[in-house]
Amino acid sequence: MRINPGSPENPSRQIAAQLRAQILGGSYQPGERLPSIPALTEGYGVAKQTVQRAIDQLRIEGLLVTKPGSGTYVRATRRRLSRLSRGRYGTVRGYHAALPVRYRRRVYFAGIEQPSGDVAHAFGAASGAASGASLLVRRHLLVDGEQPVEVGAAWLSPGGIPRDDALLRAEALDQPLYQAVEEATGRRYGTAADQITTRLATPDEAQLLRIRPDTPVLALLHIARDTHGDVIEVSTCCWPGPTSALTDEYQVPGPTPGQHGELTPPEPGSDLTLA
Amino acid sequence: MRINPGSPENPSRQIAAQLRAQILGGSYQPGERLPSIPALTEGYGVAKQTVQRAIDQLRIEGLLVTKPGSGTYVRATRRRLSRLSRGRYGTVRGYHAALPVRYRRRVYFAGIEQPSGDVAHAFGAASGAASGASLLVRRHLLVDGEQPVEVGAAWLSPGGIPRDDALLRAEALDQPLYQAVEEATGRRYGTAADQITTRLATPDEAQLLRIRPDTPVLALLHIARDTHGDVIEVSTCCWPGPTSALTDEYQVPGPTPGQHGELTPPEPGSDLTLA
DNA sequence: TTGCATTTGTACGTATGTATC
DNA sequence: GGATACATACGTACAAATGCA
Repeated sequence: MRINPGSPENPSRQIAAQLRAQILGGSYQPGERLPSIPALTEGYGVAKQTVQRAIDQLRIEGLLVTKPGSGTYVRATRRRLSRLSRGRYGTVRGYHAALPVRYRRRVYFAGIEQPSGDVAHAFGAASGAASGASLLVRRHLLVDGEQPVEVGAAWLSPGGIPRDDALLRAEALDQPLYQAVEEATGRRYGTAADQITTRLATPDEAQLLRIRPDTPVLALLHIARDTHGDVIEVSTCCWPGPTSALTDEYQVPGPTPGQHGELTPPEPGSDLTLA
Repeated sequence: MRINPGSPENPSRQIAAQLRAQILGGSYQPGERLPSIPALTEGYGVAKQTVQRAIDQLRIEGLLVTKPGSGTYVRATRRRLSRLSRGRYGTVRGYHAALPVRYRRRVYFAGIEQPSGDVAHAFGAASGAASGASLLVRRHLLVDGEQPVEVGAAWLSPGGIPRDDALLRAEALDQPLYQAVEEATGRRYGTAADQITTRLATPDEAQLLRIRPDTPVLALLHIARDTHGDVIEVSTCCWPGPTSALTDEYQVPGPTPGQHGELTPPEPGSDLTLA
């Protein structure tokens, strides 16, 4: 509980490092309350804002949860695993893994909207159509008990979908989305591409996920094309960054060349060749 | 260039939002210099630290680069795309996409080290061996011109690797890593699993990638097992978060069941079913 | 219910250090 | 060396949320 003024590290970083080590080392158990910021301030002999800065860092890292008026608490550090989009199509067509029962999926909106930014670009880039087109969007939330853990939206071209179709109702489907889309439109899914990145949560996402608006999220952009190469669906999905991880499991191709589902390389960029 | 004191948003967030909109809207071009912080401070009529807070936010988001003594500059917003691990094994065994010429891969270390945390757990969890075992590690850096864009490490069990093998030299291999490992050990790669998350850069990573230590990175943990199910390689890789994205492209399984490389579901967690 | 003390969150003004030009 | 610009810290002040008497 002491900072070293001669160190090249800032006092706030030194304090953050010490608290981090104590949390990860088990000195503070998950759910336990840390000393208050004024108490830490006195303990380290620094200004209050210096401690506050360290706390801010650890909160962004996901180690701490701060409750104004109450205190600063250690968060449960276990990471929540989600499967990559590839998994949603299953091993063979039609198979689809069931969710554990404690998860509830809520489709809280279904209707026509103007897509923004990435989604419009994903639709417009391939189809060449007017980028201002309105699309059918289905917004969903995945809840674990009380805690929202995933928020997403699926964007579809409304053309060819019957007016009374289940896709237009704000209810969970009784089958995977892509099967419902295939049934409604008669088009077939052919290929898909995922793009994963990290960014800060938008105000909407922060509110839905009940996280602070300046915390990072893992964001996925999923683009599915039909057998003619036309975009049939664009989906976005995001998770609280520091407490989530995406997983992908697969077989390494055998010596005999076989269909393995790889397509042409993406944009100019680096390859992941861990040599 | 005005803040609204009656708004529920903080002044610093209001300023960040305005600057963000101006940058994304094109009012400030990439590479262009923003007004200095004292100038913005006077323009908004707030304290200097309030503007500094907004600048900090935008820097973490990757929109700005700040150079002490020089100024605040708009960063090129284009995202760099990297392929997921799946791509490294190619469509069929032996095929491997070449890197664009402007990328240089530097293997800056190869030797025996004690793995830490995630890596040891990945090795130990499956093999059940002592978690304190030393491993062969190959550390690499991918450089685009002057800018490092990827830093990673491959961890291998040193047993069964000849003393004069290329894997022990700190040089880039002339073939994909997994092929070299198979040749050196006689073991065959069977399955692999990736895990993607976001976290803050470690001091080492920040220095290698030339980013600030408090910026988020995309981190990948790659676990490869041989045909007997034993862990044969664990690799880590990380990219500057806000300026990178990972891509994965694949075919949706056809109606006839065929080998597609999916394995059993991972841990308890949510499925990515964008219904 | 009311009132008060505690705690977090943010801002202000000032000061100092360091890097760049 | 001097001016400029970013980075951090200090001390103070106030608002909002919480919890308790």
